[in-house]
Amino acid sequence: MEKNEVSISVIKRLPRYYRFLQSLKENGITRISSKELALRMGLTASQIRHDFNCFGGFGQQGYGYNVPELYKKIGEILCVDKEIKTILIGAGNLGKAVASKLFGQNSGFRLIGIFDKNEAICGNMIKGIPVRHVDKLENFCIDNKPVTAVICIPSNDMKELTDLLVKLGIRSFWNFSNYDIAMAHPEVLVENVHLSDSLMTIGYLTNTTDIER
Amino acid sequence: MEKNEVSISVIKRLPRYYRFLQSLKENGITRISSKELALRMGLTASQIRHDFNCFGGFGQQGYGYNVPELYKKIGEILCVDKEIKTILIGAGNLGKAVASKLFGQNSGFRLIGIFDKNEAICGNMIKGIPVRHVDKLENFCIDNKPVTAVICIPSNDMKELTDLLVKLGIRSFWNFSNYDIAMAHPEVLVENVHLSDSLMTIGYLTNTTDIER
DNA sequence: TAGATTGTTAATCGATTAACAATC
DNA sequence: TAGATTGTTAATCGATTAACAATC
Repeated sequence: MEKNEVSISVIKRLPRYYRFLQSLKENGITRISSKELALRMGLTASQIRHDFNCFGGFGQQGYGYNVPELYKKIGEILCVDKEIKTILIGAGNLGKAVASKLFGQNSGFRLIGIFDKNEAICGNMIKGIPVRHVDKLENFCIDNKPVTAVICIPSNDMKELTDLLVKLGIRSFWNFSNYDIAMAHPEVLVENVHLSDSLMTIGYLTNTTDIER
Repeated sequence: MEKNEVSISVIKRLPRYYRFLQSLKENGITRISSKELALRMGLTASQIRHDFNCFGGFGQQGYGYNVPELYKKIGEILCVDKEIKTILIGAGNLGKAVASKLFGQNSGFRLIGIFDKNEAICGNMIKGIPVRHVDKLENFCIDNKPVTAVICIPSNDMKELTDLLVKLGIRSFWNFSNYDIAMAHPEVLVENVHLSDSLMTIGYLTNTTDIER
């Protein structure tokens, strides 16, 4: 059976489907139609069927979709039960907030090391993991072979750091800095979270949209 | 002169243009062509000209774009010099990290109040602003009339909170929770930052993409 | 002037939506 | 069986890219 190609826009919708199905499941709902799901999620039924169909048919004509089964399947597609070895660079407020996302069941990642250049906080424990000085990064990576790096530091030192991390075998980045890793290293995967861009967007919309108060 | 309509995808690119132009300006570059900018940003020259043209012509045939001027114009479009009165709900690690984004020159916002339900941290100062108990939220809003709320708490209490905030006149949200504010209140503006969705996306890509190590 | 580069329209591409036959 | 709803193809819509006349 020929499937629709999986585009990045479909992939970006999967986590939201996953969250929604989880809450349906928690509420004891065992069955849902694309029409009903569309209504609840603010999408079209057509898009939902189209999206799910990229990965093979999960539904049953005349019935709809089985919620726990669909939830499980999407979890498998997203590889939530994997534990990708991950390091965190930057143990400030943002780093600490982000670290907690890497725990919880089914995050898909396992945090194995935390690094910071601030001597004063080295040795501190975050979620049971000690903050190490960035000087230790190279040997740590050689020994432990992390796959993903989470970047929670300003852009200043990013060039040297990223070059090093890529050389040490890191192949994907969850990047909170404004440094353009993908441009410098097209061979690795990068998911950017540009908080300041997001803030500017809501600023623009707030200023330009007329909403009565 | 008839302009291209300003679509959300164009708006979402503006902050990145702004950042890029800022760094060009800081490096003393006063002039750039769409071709050169495209090369540096990984876009097409055509798209850049098309984007800028939505807001009127900023360039000059045969010359290109004046960097400081273009930077200034985009800043104006993004209203970075406005100071939208803003409150922050949730003073944990994420709240503290996000609060710092609201400062710095040209964020477009002015943080006027911070709220948390944890009594233990009420009274603490963050960037010179005291953390207040959420019980004080209603009176504070009546007195100070904030326009935007930044949401850095889990989704549990979000329904009551959002209903209250909308009732109190908040008309835009920078939302870090998974609660779907836009679905509950279609009349307000919402910019979502779904960190767990972003993490799942990079997880999926890392697991499914073959990159040699 | 000649060369360069924009502004702008037309063509292409891809994503979303509509439609409906298949089938539970 | 009849009704419901999927899977899947075709139509539509919108965004990106290409092309080129305008003009600095």
